[in-house]
Amino acid sequence: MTEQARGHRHRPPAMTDVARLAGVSHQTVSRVLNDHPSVRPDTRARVRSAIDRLGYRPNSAARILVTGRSQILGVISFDTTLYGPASTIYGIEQAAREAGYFVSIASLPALDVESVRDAVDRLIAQSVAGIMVVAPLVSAAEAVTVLPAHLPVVLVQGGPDAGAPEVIVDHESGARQAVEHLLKLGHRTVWHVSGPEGWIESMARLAGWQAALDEASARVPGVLPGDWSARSGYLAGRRLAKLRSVSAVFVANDQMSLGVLRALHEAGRRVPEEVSLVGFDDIPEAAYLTPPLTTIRQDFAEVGRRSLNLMLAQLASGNRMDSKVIVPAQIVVRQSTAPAG
Amino acid sequence: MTEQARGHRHRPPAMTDVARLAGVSHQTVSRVLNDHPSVRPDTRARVRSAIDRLGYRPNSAARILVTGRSQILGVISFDTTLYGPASTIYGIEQAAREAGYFVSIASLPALDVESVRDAVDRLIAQSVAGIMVVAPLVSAAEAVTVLPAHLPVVLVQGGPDAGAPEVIVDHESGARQAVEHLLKLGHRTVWHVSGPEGWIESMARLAGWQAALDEASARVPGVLPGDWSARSGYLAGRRLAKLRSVSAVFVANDQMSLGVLRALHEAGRRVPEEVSLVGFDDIPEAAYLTPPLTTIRQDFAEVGRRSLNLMLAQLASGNRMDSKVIVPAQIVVRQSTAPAG
DNA sequence: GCCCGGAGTGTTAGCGATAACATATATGTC
DNA sequence: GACATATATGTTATCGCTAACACTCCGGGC
Repeated sequence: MTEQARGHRHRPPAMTDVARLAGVSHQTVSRVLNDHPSVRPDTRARVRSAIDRLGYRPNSAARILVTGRSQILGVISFDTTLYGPASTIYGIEQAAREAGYFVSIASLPALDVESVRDAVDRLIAQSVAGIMVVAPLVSAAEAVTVLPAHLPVVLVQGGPDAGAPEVIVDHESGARQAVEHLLKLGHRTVWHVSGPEGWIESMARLAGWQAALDEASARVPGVLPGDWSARSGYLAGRRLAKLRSVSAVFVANDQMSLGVLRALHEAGRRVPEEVSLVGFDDIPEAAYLTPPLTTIRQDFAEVGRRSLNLMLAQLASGNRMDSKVIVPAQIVVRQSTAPAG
Repeated sequence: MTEQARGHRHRPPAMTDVARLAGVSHQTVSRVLNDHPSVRPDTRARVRSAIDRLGYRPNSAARILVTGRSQILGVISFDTTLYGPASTIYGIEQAAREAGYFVSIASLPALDVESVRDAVDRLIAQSVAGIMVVAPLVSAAEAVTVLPAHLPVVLVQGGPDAGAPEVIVDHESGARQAVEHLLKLGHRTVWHVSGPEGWIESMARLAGWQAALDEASARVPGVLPGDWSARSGYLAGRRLAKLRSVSAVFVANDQMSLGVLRALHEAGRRVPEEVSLVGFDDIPEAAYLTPPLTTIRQDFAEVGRRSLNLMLAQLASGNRMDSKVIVPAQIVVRQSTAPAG
């Protein structure tokens, strides 16, 4: 049991306490902690043992004050209850822990520039070492313009030409795969239930869908707008069910697909016999829907890890680079798609 | 545009810079920032305007160093990709922002005491003002034993008699409601697909299920263990489908219910005509499953808000209280349950 | 007129770490 | 053996803030 745990002292042990016990100066303790080479092995051992005995933990506030840099990474996010952002942030957090960084979350109460500016300010006041923006919104790209130039940033699912390092999933390619898969099955065209306006993913998936239809010279039907929720998918599904010509639908995420499935089922339109359906994300539930959902898989955790690596690279190099990492999306064919009847 | 934004100086403005511009001492600036009463209104105004003009932001590291307390709350969590924890943390974060606190996340890489201890240590090194444990695991209750006695804690979904303030959902009552609903529909007994071992929610829901059956003198069938995932629900569902006597099932969460639904459908057992199903959580998708799922609603965001309030109360009072907030759970009847045929 | 107390402000001393410089003590070169 | 050169350690200043105390006014009670 450590001294601290015994509770003999009110003040937690500081570096000087360790130094006194080890019979060295506090600076030597500092050197041991920071792996400075010029410390004799036996001195190092003595300091280490004093640290253990006292249960000493460096005071990060003091370190931040003098160095000006913390081991904290700020994460700006919008809605962390959504599966995608939640998984990505989880990936970031895990990779950050391994790299010795903390993650401080700042979620946006609204989607305006003011909120972004406020979140950035709050994080800067915490002396974060860098900021990661996990708000896949067009407006979030503005965060970059609000940031001090020297502060490392990574845009996770950032927009096109955001002017900052970013990690993006190839939504457009994913959407194309969905459409091409459906066209190959003989469907004349593919309808689309989109994500909400302002989201980068919505736009990229929409663009991919449209491009794929154009290339195949297929008719481009009107878009049914959704908001990522199962409920909005259900509403879109009800409209689709009434249109007898609909034989294939590409839905911008799996939750909405679930709602579409429900609506089609209610209307007596069988999937995949009458209507084929492709979702996006491959959430863990997708394989267990009725019928199991053909969808576009993206690896959210990988996005998180890569984003963190990009951040670490910037922190190490000291300057903001302009790289762009693209994470692939891959179709997973299940039973919600079938040849056109 | 502020001085800082113009980038004239390398060092961001400090309190002394503000003081110089306002023609006062840095201490007066400090008084203004901390709303100390004895500052003349005109002095206060002068300081405020200097702060604005310089774009001054107090350095939190310096403040933490001298006060020993930060405006950071540590949140220990296990798997933040699960809907429940993600929503709860979101609720915490939003309430924390409104109260002027930051949230720093420390997720556990594993479920052992070592990980908990490490997470706690990491948060303490950050000088967090308090720790909230959003890891509804029996082992997480041990976090309390690892904590310094003076540090405020809130256990979110903590175990029974954890010896710390906690906010819990009344899982047991929720489970009883599920079982009673099914028994009232004429089912002779109710099967149960449980959550993973070690989770407090699993145990409480299991206990409620068993108690309700006991009270009704109904036979208590063997438990089918799951792990919260749709996949595990599917596997349990396959086993249930083979047992012709099964007419009612209470599943410990909605994701697993989805898997059970899939398995029953595959086996040709109709829900709710042949088998009634009740889930738990009321995730946003529950109402759009086929059939819409009868489930037990709990308000995760409310749990987060209440937890934060409990934390704030402790921070204000200065000592660890021993309150226990219970958030109700309420059955939502949809179409996955029907009278026993 | 004197003393007291409070309002308003300034001065000084830390908080606990790192950085920069200073000081020993070994190591090698000629 | 003298001197430059590493290696290993100590000393001092500093980061930006708050706490504690000191000081100056000013009005009221005697």
